[in-house]
Order: sequence, then structure tokens, then C-alpha cells
Amino acid sequence: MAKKSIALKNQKRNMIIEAAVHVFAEKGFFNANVHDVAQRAGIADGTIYVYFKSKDDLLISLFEQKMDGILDRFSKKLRTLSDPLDKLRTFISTYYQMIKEDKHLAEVFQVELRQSSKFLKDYHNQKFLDFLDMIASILQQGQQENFFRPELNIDIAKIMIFGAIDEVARQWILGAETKFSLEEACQQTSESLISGILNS
Amino acid sequence: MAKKSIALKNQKRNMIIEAAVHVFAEKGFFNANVHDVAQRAGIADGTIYVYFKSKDDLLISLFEQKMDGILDRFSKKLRTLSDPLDKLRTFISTYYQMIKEDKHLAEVFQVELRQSSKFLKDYHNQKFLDFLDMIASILQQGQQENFFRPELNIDIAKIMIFGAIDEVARQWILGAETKFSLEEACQQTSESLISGILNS
Amino acid sequence: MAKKSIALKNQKRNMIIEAAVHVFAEKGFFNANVHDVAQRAGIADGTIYVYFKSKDDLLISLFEQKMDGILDRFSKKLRTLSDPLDKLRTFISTYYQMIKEDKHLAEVFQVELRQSSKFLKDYHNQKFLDFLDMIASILQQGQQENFFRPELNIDIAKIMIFGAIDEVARQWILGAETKFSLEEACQQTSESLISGILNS
Amino acid sequence: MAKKSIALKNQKRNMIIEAAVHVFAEKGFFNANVHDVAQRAGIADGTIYVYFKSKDDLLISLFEQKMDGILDRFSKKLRTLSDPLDKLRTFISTYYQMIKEDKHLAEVFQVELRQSSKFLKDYHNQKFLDFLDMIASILQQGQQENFFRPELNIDIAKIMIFGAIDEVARQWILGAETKFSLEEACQQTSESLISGILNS
DNA sequence: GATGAATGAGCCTTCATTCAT
DNA sequence: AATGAATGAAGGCTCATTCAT
Repeated sequence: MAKKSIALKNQKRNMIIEAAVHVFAEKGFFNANVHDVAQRAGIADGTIYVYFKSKDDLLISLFEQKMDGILDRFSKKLRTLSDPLDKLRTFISTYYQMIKEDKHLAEVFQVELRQSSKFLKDYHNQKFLDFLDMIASILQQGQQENFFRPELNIDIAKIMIFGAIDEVARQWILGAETKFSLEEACQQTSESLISGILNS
Repeated sequence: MAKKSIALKNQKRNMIIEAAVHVFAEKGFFNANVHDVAQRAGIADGTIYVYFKSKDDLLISLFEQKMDGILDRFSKKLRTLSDPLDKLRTFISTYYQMIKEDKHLAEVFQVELRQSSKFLKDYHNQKFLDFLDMIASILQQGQQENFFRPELNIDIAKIMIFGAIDEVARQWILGAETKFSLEEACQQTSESLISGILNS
Repeated sequence: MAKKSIALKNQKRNMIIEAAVHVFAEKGFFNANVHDVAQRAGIADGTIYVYFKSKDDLLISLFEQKMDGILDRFSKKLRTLSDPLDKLRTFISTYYQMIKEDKHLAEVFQVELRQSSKFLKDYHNQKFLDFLDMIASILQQGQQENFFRPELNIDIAKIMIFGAIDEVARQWILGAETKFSLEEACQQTSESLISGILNS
Repeated sequence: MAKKSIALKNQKRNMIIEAAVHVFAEKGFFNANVHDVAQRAGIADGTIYVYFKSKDDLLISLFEQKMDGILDRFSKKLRTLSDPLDKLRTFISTYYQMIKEDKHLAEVFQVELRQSSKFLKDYHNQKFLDFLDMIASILQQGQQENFFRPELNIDIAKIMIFGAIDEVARQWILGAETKFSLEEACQQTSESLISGILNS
């Protein structure tokens, strides 16, 4: 019974998070009301506070929970591969796939996550750093195995790669000026990041 | 007299924008009060509204004005160059230089500009698109002159390049996990974007 | 439970309206703060907005609700009568009685209601027109039954009669220069409106 | 030169008052800005304060000045007449004529003047009482000369008569529900007030 | 006298959060 | 656990008034 109760509790908690993803994506964290989230979740405003300490806590919890899922997903995908180039290509394609599957979540992550450090005091976004380190691991392995240039600064490269694919994804989501498909974006960014843009 | 009056008005307007850059960078647009901006500018709250229609208008005006300066700066820098590779390297180094010179402005741009489309109804950020098109121009010229790969999709590449350098800049500003100098970042991203990360 | 809840809600709504009547009567709508009304009602400022959309809405709701009561009261009083002269005299005496019983409400109505058309966009004061039409009905019946002059323009007369008794009531409330009782006012205005001021 | 200067000063003062009449009539005293008035007068905001102590003072001055003109006008019209009935009919027709000639002024008087006692502390509207007393004088003379009923309470009747014609005028101005001309209104109210509505 | 930029007090309204039911 | 009415602090914005020019 206790187990079931916990499961139910988590279920409602997830419902709220799912509602928050939608509402925050649509209006942005600051323009969205707790009431909006509650309404979308089909519950009363006060109920939010049974599961979360505050509006900020809801956002952070959303990050953490979703990030766990994402880290898990990437981890599983990469585990089966051994070639660093395969890994990098898979990482990139998985990223775009994820964006495609859940635009709302992507919007919340890209926009709100960026400023989390500023408005959420004392929140150190460890999970995001873990995510970046997945790229770093691939690069490190690739460097050790002589795939990637030895003079590559991995701390910079991991950020650069993330920034590149993330910005392309954002512009695709925004839809403005988008004259490309995600598939093409995936192929193009992979190729350019790996081989550069030079015609050699 | 009229000239002087207009100059004075612009001077105060700029003072407010400068104050807003600092305050928005520190607290974020939503957490910052109009009072905070006024205080930093050394004026009364109401004076803000002599120069700007609303808090939103202040942010947009800040974007537009600063973007004009930035576009001008890049335009001048690139004008003297003819080699596409030189142009791209200069573009990237100028970007990092700009970030270094005015961290506050960079923060406002990177964080608040991103979500502008969401919370500022009917604001189409044309100036940002113009900025991206400066990269596109370089790429196009380079492609025509056979420097860059013919199969490169410029609409994607311009975004990718911007995303790459911008994210590296952001992480450098945030300071967290930053184990690199901007000079190194410049050299590394230029090299990787141009020649790729492959060890060939 | 639902019934009780609705009853309680209406009770509090009425409390606020009652407070608003007092405060608006004392200070006038524009000089009165929402805070004043809340304080008089013994609630927090924000609670006003649980029951009313805005300060304007509070005033309009006050009109509508009170007008409903007034229309009902007059309607009941007149229903039992058949003679048009009796009806008119009763209408007038009821008006003065009402004024006497609730000076505050009278002040709000006489002063604020007048300008409602100007400051409350899109508010068409239908209830007031209904009130005037109660006089019109009496006049019409009286005209048909040959009590009142056939050449009487009822659309003008109804307004004239209302204006006459309302202005006397207002001056009585203002107290300035008032050298008469409401009873006398009732008797005098009834007589003058019905028989004129001529000594015939 | 001093005289001329005073004349010029009065001219500008009048310009402001005229602008205020329009603006207050359109928007109501509270919804109208000093800026609106200044703009309509074609002067700077601050100039208002060269001629008037405050926004309230502007309204009061407007009343006083316009009332002087009105009292003068009525006084001149009535001076030539000797018959109390003629006087009363002339009073009423002059009132409607005045309304017709300057709707804006009429609106300001009818709406704003009413509440003056409430929002303008310590303002005793003596001129309005003088106006009412012009009616009282007519009634008194008529009563002494046996034209009007001896039991008529003049303090009540003067208010009643004013209220009657003023309300008809207001409804005519508002235009809503107005199915009559001012000429008809004049004839009807005169007749009804003098002879009553009874069919005798 | 005329100006209009600057002021800052004040107000309506929102909304995250609480708590009695 | 769930509710949603109530709270009250906080904030954007207005505008009558002032004053240096």
C-alpha cells in the first residue's frame, strides 16, 4: 500500500511537472502563473505546494527530473557504441531527436535553464554539467584513440559542440527563418563539427 | 539650442540604457525593478518613462541601440578584409573581444535576448538576424571562392557558428567550470569550426 | 455545502459593496482608494479582486445590485395600487424614503452614477432607464385614463419628474441651505408636479 | 501698458479655461490630465500653473468665471420683464438655450459641479446658490402678486424647478433615449411646472 | 512670462503562498 | 491529501506639480 501510495504521489507530481513544461514553454517562467500550471494540471493552486516548495522549486525539480531522463537516455544510447565518431554522431542525432519529440521541454530548457543561475540563487546546475561531460568523455576517448586532434581543448570543445547544436535546435523551434529540416541540421552540424567547413 | 537639447536628451537616454544593462545583467530582466534601474542611473523612477514607454520598451530599445553599435563595429572590422577565412577568424575574435569588454551587455544579450520572442509580443528581432547574416555573407563568399565546402548549408552553418562561439562565451562569463582564457577559446573555436576536430 | 459556500461568497461580496457605498459616498469614486474600501470591509486589498474584476467593476456591480433592489422595491410598492395619482404620489414618497434610509447610497447614485457614462466606457446604464420607465408607465396609464393632460410628452415628463425629486433629495442630503424636511419636500414636490405652482 | 498686459493675461487665462471646459467635458475632471488641457490650449503644462494654483483651482475658477457670465446673462434677460410668469418661462427657455449653445460647458457643470462639494474641500459653491436664488426671487414675487400658490415652499420649489429642467437638459445632451427637441422640452417643462400634469 | 524635463508620491493590480476546512 | 479563498507585499506606471533655463 505504501508503494502504491508513493506511485500515486509520483504520478501527480509528474502531472504537475508536465503541465509546468507546457506552461513555462508557452509563456516563459516569469510570465506564467502558478495558477496557469495548476489549471493545466487540472488541480487547485494550493495542491502545487503539496508537491513543491515554491514556484522556483517547481522549475528546479522540473530540470532535475527531466535531466535525469535525458542523461539516462543518452547514456543508454552511447553505451552500446565504441567508436568515438559513432558516439559523437549519435549524441548529436539523439539531441535533435529529443528536441523534435518534445518541443515544449526543449524550449523550457533552452530559455529558462540559461538564466537559472541568475534568478535562482544557490542553484548550481550540476546535471547540465554532467551532460556537457558526456561530450567531454567522447572527446577524451577520441583524443586518446587518436581520432581527434591532440591540441583540442576538451573543456572548450564540449561547450562549443553543445552550443552549436543547441542554437541550431533553438532556431528550428522558433521556426523563424528556418529553411531546413532537423535531419539536414543533424547531418550538417555533425559533418561541420567533425570535419570543419573547409573545402580540403 | 535644439541641437544641444537633443544631444542632452540622448545622453540621458544612454545613461538609462547603461544603467539598465548593468541591472538587467545582475538580476535578470524580470527580477530587476524599474526602481533599480532608476537608482543606478541616479534619476527618479518616473524619469524612465520620459524616455521609454515601458519596462519592455526599455529592454527592446537597449537591444536595438546596442545591436546597432555591434553591427557597425563588425561591419567596419570586416570591411577591410577580403579573404573569407580572415573574415571568419576576425568575426570570431571580435565577438570574444566584445564579450570581454562588456560582460554586462553580453549577459543581457545572451540571456534576455533569447527569451525576448516569448515575452515580448510582436517583437521581431531583426537586428539579430542581420547579425547572423553577416556570418552568412562570409560563408557565401567563401563558398563561391571555393574556400568552404560546396555542400555546406549556409543557413544552418551561420547558426551553428554563432551558437558555438556564443555558448563558449557564456560559459566563460558564468565563470563556472571555466578553465580557459578567452584567447584560447578564440583560437580553439576558430580552428575547430574551420578545420573540424578530426585529426587528419 | 455548495449552497452555503455560495451564500457565504455573496455575503462577503455584499460586505464589500456596502463598504464601497460608504467610502465612495464619503470621498467620491476617484478620491477613494481600493485600500480604503478594503479597510472598511475589514479585508485585505487583494480580496476585492477575488470578487470584482477592477475598481470600475466594483462601482458598476454596486449600481447593478442596488438598482435591482430599488427596482424591486418600487415595483412591489406600486403593484398594489391602481390609481395613477396614488401611484405617482407613492413613487415620489418612496423615493424620498429611500434617500432617507440610506444617504450614502443616495450620494453614490446621485453623484457617481451621473458621470458613469463618461468614465466607464461601454457601460450603458440600462437599470436607470428601467427606473425612469416606471415613471413613464404611471404617466401613460394616467394619460389613458384621462388623469393627465393628453398633450403631455411622457418621454420628457418622466425625466422632469425624476430630476425634480432627485435634485431636492440631493440638496437635502448636502444639507447646505436646507431649510426643509424630507416630508415637506415630498408633499411639496408631489403637489407642484401634479397640480403645478399656479394659484388657480 | 499695464492695462494691456492684464488684458493679455486674461486672454490666455480664458484660453486655458476654454480648453479645460472641452477636456473636462469630454473625459471628466478626474480622467482628464493637466497635460490634456495644456495641449488643447496650445501651451506647455507648466504654463497652467502660471495662471492657476492647481488643477482643482482651475476647475473652481472655471466655475466661478462661467457662473459670473451665466448670472449676468440671466440677470439681463429677466431685468426687462415684470410678469413673474414671463420671467419663469424666460428663465427656463434661457436655460435650454444656454445648454444648446455650449454643450461642453453644460456637461462640466452638470457632472462635475455636482460633486464639487465632495472632492473640493472647503469649496462652497456660492454662485450656484445665487443662481437658485434667481428662481427663488421670481417665485417670491409671483407668490406676493398672487400668481403662485401661497402654500408653495419656495426653498423647495426653486430646487425642484432647477432639477427638472437640468435633468431634461442632461438627458438631451447624453443623447441616449432622447426622442425630443430642446424646444419641445422647453415648452413641456414650462407648462408642466407651471400648471402641473393634471388634466383639469 | 513660458517651458517641459524631472520628480516621486500614490494607486491599481497581480500573484506566490498560506491555511482553515 | 486537496482545496481555493484570502492575503499583502511588491511593482509598473501615472500625473500633478516644480523649477532651472
